Amino acid sequence: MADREASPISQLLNTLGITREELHRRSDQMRQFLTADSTYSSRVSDRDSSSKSSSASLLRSASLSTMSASTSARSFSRASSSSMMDASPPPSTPIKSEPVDGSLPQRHYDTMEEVIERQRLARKERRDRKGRRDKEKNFKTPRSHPRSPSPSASQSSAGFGSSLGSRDERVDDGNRSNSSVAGSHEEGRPSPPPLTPQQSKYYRAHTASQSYSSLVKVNPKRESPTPIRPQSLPVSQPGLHYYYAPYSLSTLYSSVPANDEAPAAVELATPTPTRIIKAPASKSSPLPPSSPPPSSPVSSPNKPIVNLVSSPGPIGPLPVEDEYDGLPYGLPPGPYSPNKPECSYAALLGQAILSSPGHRLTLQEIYDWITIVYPYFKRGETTWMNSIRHVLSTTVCFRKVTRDRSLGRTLWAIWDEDLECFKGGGFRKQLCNDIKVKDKPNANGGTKRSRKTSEGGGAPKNKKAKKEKEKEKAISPPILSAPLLPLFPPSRPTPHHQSYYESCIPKSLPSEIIFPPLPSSSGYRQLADSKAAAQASSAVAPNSEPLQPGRDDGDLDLPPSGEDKLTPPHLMSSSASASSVPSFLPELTPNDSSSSPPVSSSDMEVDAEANLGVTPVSISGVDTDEDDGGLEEQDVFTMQLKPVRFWGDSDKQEGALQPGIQLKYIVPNSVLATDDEDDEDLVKATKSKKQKRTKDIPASPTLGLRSNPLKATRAAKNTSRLASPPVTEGPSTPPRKSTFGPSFLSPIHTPLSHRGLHMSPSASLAHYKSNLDPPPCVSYPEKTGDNENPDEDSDNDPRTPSKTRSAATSSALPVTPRRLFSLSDSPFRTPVGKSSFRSIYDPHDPTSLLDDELHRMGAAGHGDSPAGLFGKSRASLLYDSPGNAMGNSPDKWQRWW
DNA sequence: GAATGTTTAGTTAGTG
DNA sequence: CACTAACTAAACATTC
Repeated sequence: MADREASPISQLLNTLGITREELHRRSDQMRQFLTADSTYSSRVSDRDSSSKSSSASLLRSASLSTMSASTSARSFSRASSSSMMDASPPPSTPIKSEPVDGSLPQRHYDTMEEVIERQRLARKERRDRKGRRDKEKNFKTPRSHPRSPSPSASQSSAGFGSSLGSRDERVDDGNRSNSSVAGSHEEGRPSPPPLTPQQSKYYRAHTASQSYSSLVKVNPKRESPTPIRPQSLPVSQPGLHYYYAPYSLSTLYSSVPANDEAPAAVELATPTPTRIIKAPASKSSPLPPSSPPPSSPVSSPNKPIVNLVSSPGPIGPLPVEDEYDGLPYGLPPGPYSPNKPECSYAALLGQAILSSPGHRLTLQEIYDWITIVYPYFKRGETTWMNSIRHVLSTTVCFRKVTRDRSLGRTLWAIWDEDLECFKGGGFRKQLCNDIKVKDKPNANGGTKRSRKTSEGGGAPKNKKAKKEKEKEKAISPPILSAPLLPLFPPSRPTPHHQSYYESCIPKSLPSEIIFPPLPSSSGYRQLADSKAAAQASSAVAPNSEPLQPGRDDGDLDLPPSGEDKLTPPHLMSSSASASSVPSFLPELTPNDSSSSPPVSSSDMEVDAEANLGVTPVSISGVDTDEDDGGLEEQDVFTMQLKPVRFWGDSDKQEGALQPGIQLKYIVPNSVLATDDEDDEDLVKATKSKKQKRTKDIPASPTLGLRSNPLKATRAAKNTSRLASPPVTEGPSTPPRKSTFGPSFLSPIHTPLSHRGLHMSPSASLAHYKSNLDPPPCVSYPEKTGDNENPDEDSDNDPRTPSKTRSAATSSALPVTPRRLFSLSDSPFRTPVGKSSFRSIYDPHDPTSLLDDELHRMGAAGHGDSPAGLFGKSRASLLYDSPGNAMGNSPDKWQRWW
């Protein structure tokens, strides 16, 4: 390549009679142009990768040669990066290179023109497609069952796919196609044909009908919530959109790791940037009736971004936030496919919950999220809603967090410990700590009903044991964990939002990994951690980079963080999400293993801009992961925060990455590996209140257990629906326990923490679910150790509100156990109210400290924020920030992601 | 009464 | 064929 680049470029330029400067200029123009027409761009990117590639290649080459990374370069950079990636990864679009070589001379101009034409075509196609889709939708009625796995998936793809045509298509395809290579995981289930009729059986008529109608509008009921997919765009956009989140996540993780396909790495990045907005705690869906939100995300400014080519220049504004204001969760970018997601309900729940900064949402919010992101599900439909509730109730990983009534209904949270279960946007029970535990003890074989099983199996005693263990762990956590763990739990409000990815970060990973990725949120945590981490890191990994300040910085960067402090969580969240790039970084987190492509987190650099959120952010990183199939090389990823793509596809899509934010990170191989640890404990007990159960706690929290391979496989399969079985990840365990980790704050916790003690109305069910565990420990500083019984604890606690029970529950605080910790933190820190939470924080909290710093930094200018970190890498990377639109979308998801 | 949550029962499908 | 996972349905209970 080098050869080409150097000479060819100059040749081309000469031929064209253009100077580099001009070239840049032109590229900028192009970009803008494209940006304007997002759809077009997206399409172009997808489809015409060739064209794009050609243009890009030119630019790229130019940029490379020049090294000038002017903004113009960005787009290119993306391309280039992709190209690079491509090289490694098979799948990546072949196209790129070709164009360049082939038609060099002529094309130059052509490219622009072509692009334009393409745009036109794209638009037309879009329109056409739209029309088709609508029609199709009508026809399609029943969706395949989610479960029915494959079929549905395919369906989506198929349905649209066909129409869409573009390779992007759904993630599924994406996976396959993209990673076509990869397909390994999913391949198993190729995407089947789109809808399976049979399934209809399960689905009620209404479902079908609704689906159709969905486009139109949602349901009567209140929910404004779902605005329905925002855009029809989706349609137009070929593949990309469609599966955003789920796929993306899954894809990313799963595919990546498994496959070597380098692309995966890229994908990771993509995780969606969700924007998080924070909503108040309100129960009801925050969504405005108008529900711009949905659309906005996608459609709005950014969407276009999607691709490519153009990068985004300056997209600037983040309109989004406004639109979404109030949303307590982040939404993945991109158009939302109306097709039924392949993911299981549990996966959807995980995506939804993890999209929130605090990793917790009310049922209502969950519904909203789902309806927005997966227009397939309409409000008012009983089936899926019932199923959702069912899953929430029966799945151990979904912890019920009771809170003051005044605050609203209970929150459903995912603890950090369980993040692994949701890696990749999918859901794997096996990874659930509780389940793991169970398995060991009872050997129940993780069953579905975790809860039940748990109940049955677990003995209450375990709780104590667990707690103790937890304590112990906290005390002597492995180094590994330390860094990763988020120290501070984000309260709900917290913006960080590190996606669960962050949380997922392998403990083992040295700080490096940790770093930047965790954006803001992480930042906090990390800060806290950082200290510890530093130690750890030093100890642990020499890896690539020692904890450099830089990294840390990165963490710190978290622009948002500053915000956090200042702003109320919600605000923060939104802003944060949006603005803070970092937040999304987390997603990147690689998990361990291979799979998690996300890896990323590690050395990522984030553009200052990105951090700011304002401008497009690009983050670039290089991944060295093993994941990729052992790519020893470093892979460069770009992540877009916002852009549409989902998570998944990215691979090929460079385009996908494109824009928004590109992240590059490098992850040392070494880093990736992690072990698990699971431990965790917690247990939840289910409670059935009255009846049966006592809650059981899994006996041994011990770590090791993780899923059995067998199970894993199965799980993978099962989960597959999601698409990707994240499998590999095993290693990455979430931080949970990290030593420090214990940070209390895991997002999860937060809520509870906020609440502090009070909360729980009924101790029973909710209580257990939510509390089960550790929380108690955490909650009380002193007690932390003790509380075996939450209830008791509560009683003991003076603090506890009057209600004994409730108190107990409160004690139970959902917080993840790990947090415990310590020392530092006062349990209290958690904010009470969403809004207020901050106030509550302890001064001592690292979080606070971080915030302050962030603030300062922010004030100064994001620019650098973390910058330091990135600066270096970036340069090396060549990336420019894309400016893409999304710039901000900080969120990311977390995720999802 | 509606929204939530919890449970139980039954179906389908994949896997060993 | 047995298991298990994922879903669907529905009955019940609780809360607002």
